[in-house]
Order: sequence, then structure tokens, then C-alpha cells
Amino acid sequence: MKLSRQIPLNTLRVFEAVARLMSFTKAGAELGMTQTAVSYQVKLLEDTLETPLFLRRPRQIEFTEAGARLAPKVAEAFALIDDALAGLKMVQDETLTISTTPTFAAHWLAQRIGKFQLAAPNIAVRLQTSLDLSDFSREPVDLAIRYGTSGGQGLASHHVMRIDYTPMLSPALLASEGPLTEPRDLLRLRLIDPGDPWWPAWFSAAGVPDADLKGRPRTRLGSQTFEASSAIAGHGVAILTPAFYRPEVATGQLVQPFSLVCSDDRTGYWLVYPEGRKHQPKIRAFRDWLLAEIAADENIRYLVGSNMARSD
Amino acid sequence: MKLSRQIPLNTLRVFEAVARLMSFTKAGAELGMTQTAVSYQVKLLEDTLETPLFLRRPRQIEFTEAGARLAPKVAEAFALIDDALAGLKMVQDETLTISTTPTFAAHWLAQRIGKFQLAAPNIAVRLQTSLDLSDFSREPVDLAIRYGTSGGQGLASHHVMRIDYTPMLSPALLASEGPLTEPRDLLRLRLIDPGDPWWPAWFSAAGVPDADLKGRPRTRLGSQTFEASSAIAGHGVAILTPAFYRPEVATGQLVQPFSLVCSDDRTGYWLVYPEGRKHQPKIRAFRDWLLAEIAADENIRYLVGSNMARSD
DNA sequence: TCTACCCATAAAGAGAGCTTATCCATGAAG
DNA sequence: CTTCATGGATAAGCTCTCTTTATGGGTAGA
Repeated sequence: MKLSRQIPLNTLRVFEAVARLMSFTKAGAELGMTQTAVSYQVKLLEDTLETPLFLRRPRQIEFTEAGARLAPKVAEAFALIDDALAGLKMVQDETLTISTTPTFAAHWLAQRIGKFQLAAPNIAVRLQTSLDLSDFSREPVDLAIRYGTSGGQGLASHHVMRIDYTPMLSPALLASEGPLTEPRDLLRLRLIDPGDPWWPAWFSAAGVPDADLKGRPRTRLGSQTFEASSAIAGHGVAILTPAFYRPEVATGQLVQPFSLVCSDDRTGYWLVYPEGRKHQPKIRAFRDWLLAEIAADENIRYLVGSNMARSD
Repeated sequence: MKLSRQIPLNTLRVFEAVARLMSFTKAGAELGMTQTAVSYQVKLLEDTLETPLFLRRPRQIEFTEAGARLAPKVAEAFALIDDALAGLKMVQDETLTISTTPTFAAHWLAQRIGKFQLAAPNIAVRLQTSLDLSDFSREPVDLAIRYGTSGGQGLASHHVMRIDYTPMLSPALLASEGPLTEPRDLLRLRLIDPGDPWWPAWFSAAGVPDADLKGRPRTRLGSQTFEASSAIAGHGVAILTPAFYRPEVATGQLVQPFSLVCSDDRTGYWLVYPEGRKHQPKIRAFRDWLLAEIAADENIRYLVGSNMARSD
């Protein structure tokens, strides 16, 4: 059985302080405890080791040989632990681990995260994607951007974006299939996954409540990413979250034929992190950056919206 | 404030075991505590560091990056402490510190201690002399040979020798002052420190209760050592503890003219050590050796005694 | 599907360790 | 040579950490 297992480790911490300051009283002050407690701890260590470590002289203490022999080793061990913990804290302070969904990461965050890293060069960012919500107390994650209704117990949450949707198609398809002047015109085209519940919701909002979507060829791709690829390839009209495909729109790979954007008000993406981390510099930096970025996005959305209104 | 001061050190000990065994349950078994307690401690450490250290997977755990980073450092620190403590214990086990009086050390122990060191070559002996009784719980002393009445609370004590006394003088003085056939003859000689209470006691025991010691020239030397030197130099008769001057008798520097040896039955030299150390190998070795040595001395005394009886 | 393994959580009990109060010894100061 | 200041020891009581017992959940393997 190793010795360190039998020894009350706190006695060593106290011993280290006493050895360094050569005073019970001063050590107590440094450790935030009374001289009595220090005396107790030192005595406990001496009893455990079965050897005195200090000679109590009036107005000062001296090492015994055993004490002198032990002191430097213990100091070294604590230095090692201190270093390790400090290093850990440093790494912790300087790396931000973000947990989010693959979709949000790929279509929104990935394009923008570089700007954050430029703005906060001392913070290393680690992006971690998973489908299920991570438990902050279990996973080594600083914050998460989650899809859902809001945060939970003890979690701070900021709304990032609504999940909205509107039909999108490739410019080529639009050109070949003629102008789309009103929503009903879309029904002429092939809808990518007509089984998606967003379709009836959008048509209904567009004043086409009777749109017959049944019986259409169904290709279930399961993820916006794949539906978007299909749309870009000109295979049909997909109903997508425009915020995720702004680059594709900007580069002319996709067009949004109607300004009507529906949204599921109850759910959306939220930035979430434990309340207690509110004031951590890295958390604060990311939050501030993200919210500013979102505000900027809103402006773009409105600009796009007004342009489209005119072009309608 | 250093980190190690804020951290419950026991959590580190538990962490080290868990990191080594990669199992809460096994670590608990090794540390002699329940899995629950291990879980608590690990969680406590994680809470303190504000970062998870292990990922709880079904049927096994994994390091987080922080855990993997911390583990080797903590292991190293504990190894250091273990080494230091083991070293300390080794030194402790292998050095015997004896506290005794200067007189006993010089006249009895010094001549014999070499034999003990030959018999127990792995034990380093440190002789420490002081006049006052040392406190075992305070001074780094393994055992003491003290002058007094017996041991005390919680102390094991073995009688080492009575403090006895008998007149002694140099052979030269004996030759020049003629034969001493009876104790009263001593009064012809100069007594070294006739104020010593041992003189009247001895004369009284020798059947000379009326010995007039007053008015004699008084030289107070204060210590047997000096009185003995004076006697060896032929300055008179000293009353000495024969056990301390056996070498001087053997080499012919002193003679003991009468076999009568008085003793102060109440006091004497005692070997004393805390009860709890009874079974320490080094304590046992020294005690056994010392008692054997004393037994041998007793035999010599009796031999000398019988010789002297014949020569009387 | 059932069993076994491993960790988490809750509640309650034990005891280590801290504090307050007091004492003792010594060295310095008047 | 008192008196005061300094520094540690001791005693008693309390707090709160840590441990245990009991129980639950989740997954892998039979």
C-alpha cells in the first residue's frame, strides 16, 4: 500500500506552507485558517509519520532532520500539481468548445467562425457537432447552439434564429420553367420531398391552402443539406431555411422566387450555456460576437426582403 | 492564490487512482471506499476545475482532454510524495537516535556502542546528550537512557543500572599510603570532595558511622568525570560509580580498595521509550543488545566482587 | 429480452478538521 | 526584574465534508 494513500493529504499542504514560512501562525494566515488548525494538522502529520518535523523553539520553529528532508520534496510535488492545474486552467480559458448540430455548423457557423477567430485570436475554437443535446455537466463543452424551444434549468439562452423556410430552386430551372409570378405556379415544378410538412404550411400561408401534394414522387433526403444540393443541381424546388443558403443565393446557385418566408415560431436555434459561465471572458466574447453577427444577418434579410418585394 | 490551495487534495488522490485504473469501481476498491464515494470525489474535482475529466460511457470511462492532460502530472506528483515519504521512513527505520546524559554516554555507552553497531550494521546510531529529559513526542528521539526513578505515562522502561558508588584511588596513591585494610583507613587519605553525600552514606554502610568529614579541604568538582580524573592523578580518594570506571580499573589507573558498593536504590539509569515503539525493529534490537550487555556487566561485577573478597 | 456491469443520485450518519477560548514558555523592553 | 509581546499547545464544541446504504438508469452481452 502506498504511503500517500494513508496520509491525510491536507496535512502535507499545511506542512508545505509551514515549511516555507517557518511559522505556524503565518502559514495559518496564508491558508486562511487559524494557527490552531495549523498546529493540529502538523501534529497529525507528525503522528502519522511517527516522527517530529519541527522543533518548537520559543518564538520560532526549526526543522528536524526529517522535516528538512521532507520539505523540498513536498514543495516540488505541490509545484507540479500547481503547474498542471494552472496549465489546465489556461487551456480551458483559451479554448472554446462549441457544441452544435451538423446543419447549423455547416451552413451558418462554418462561414462565420473565422471572423470570430480573427476578432479573438487568443481563443482557440473547437467545433463539435452532435445530434443530441449535450449535458454541460458531463461533456466538456463550453456552450451549445441547439435546435429547440429554449433553454432549460439554470441555462442562459439567447435566441439565435427562427427556423424559417421558403421555396428555393436553381436559376437554370427557374429560367427553363418560365417565370413564377404567384405561389401556385410552383406546383408545376417537381417539389423535392413533397412530404415535408413545411410545404403545406408554406402554401397555406401563401394563400394556396388546397395545394395537392399527395401522390407526387417522393424523394426523402432527410436533411436540408441534401435537399439543397438536389435543388442546386436543378432537380426541383426545395423548401429551405434561407439563412442557411445565403451564400448560394449570393453566388447565383439558388434563387428564392417569393419573399414569403414562413417560420415555426415555437422552435428555433438557441445559444445556450450554464448561467454560471455568464462572465467567463471566452463565453462573453463569443456571445457578444454571435449576437452582433445575428443582428447583421437580420439587416441583410431585410435588405433582401425589400429587394424581392420590388422585383416581385 | 495558488490553485492547489483551493482544491480538495483528496479528490486528486482519487483522481489518480481512477486515471490509473480507468474505473470508478476499481479505484474505490483500491482506495478502500465505495464506488459512490469515488463518484462524489471525481465530481467534486470536476466541479472545482469547472471541467469534466472523464466521459462516462456505458461500461467504461474515457478521459476528456483535460483529464488526459492532468492525469500524468498528478501521478508524477504523487510518485514524488511517495518517494519522499518512503525515503523518510527508510531513514527513520535505519537510524536510531539515543538521548542520554553526558556522563552515561561518555563512561558507559561510548565504549560499548561500537559493539551494537557491529551487531546491527544496518542501523545508524546517533548519540544525543542533554541534561533534561526529552519529550518523545517533541524531540526526534527514538529512545532515551535517563537518570531517574522510572519511566512515566505510556513509556516502557527497563532498568539499566543502579547508581552505586564506592571509593576509588590510583594504585600509586594506594602504594604510597600503605595498605588499606579497613574502611576507616581511608580517613587517612585526602577525600576528593568530602561534601559529597555519598561519602557519609558509604562510611555508614561500612560500619564507620562516626566518620568526621567536616572541616576537610573541600574541592568541589561537580562531576564524577572530574573527580575521577583527580583520583587517577593521585590527588586523593574519590567516591565513584564503579560501572563507569571499569576500563580505568582494568588498565590499572584506578583501584577499588573495598568490595563494598553502596547504591541509591530509588534512582538509577533507565532505558525508556514510548510503549508504541516496543515492536520497532531498531528499538527491539537496541533494547535486546543493551539488556544483554547489562547482564554481561553484572557477571563481571560479581566476578570482580568475589576476587576482591578473596583479596581482602 | 434478460442479466450483469458500471456509474449516478438521494438521504442520512459519522467523524475529521476548524474555531473559540485559554494557557504556557520565552525573549524583549522598560 | 517585572511586564508585555510573540508564538505555539491544548480543550471543547460545532460544522460540514465525506462516506455509506439504498436505489435507479443505461448499455452490452448471453
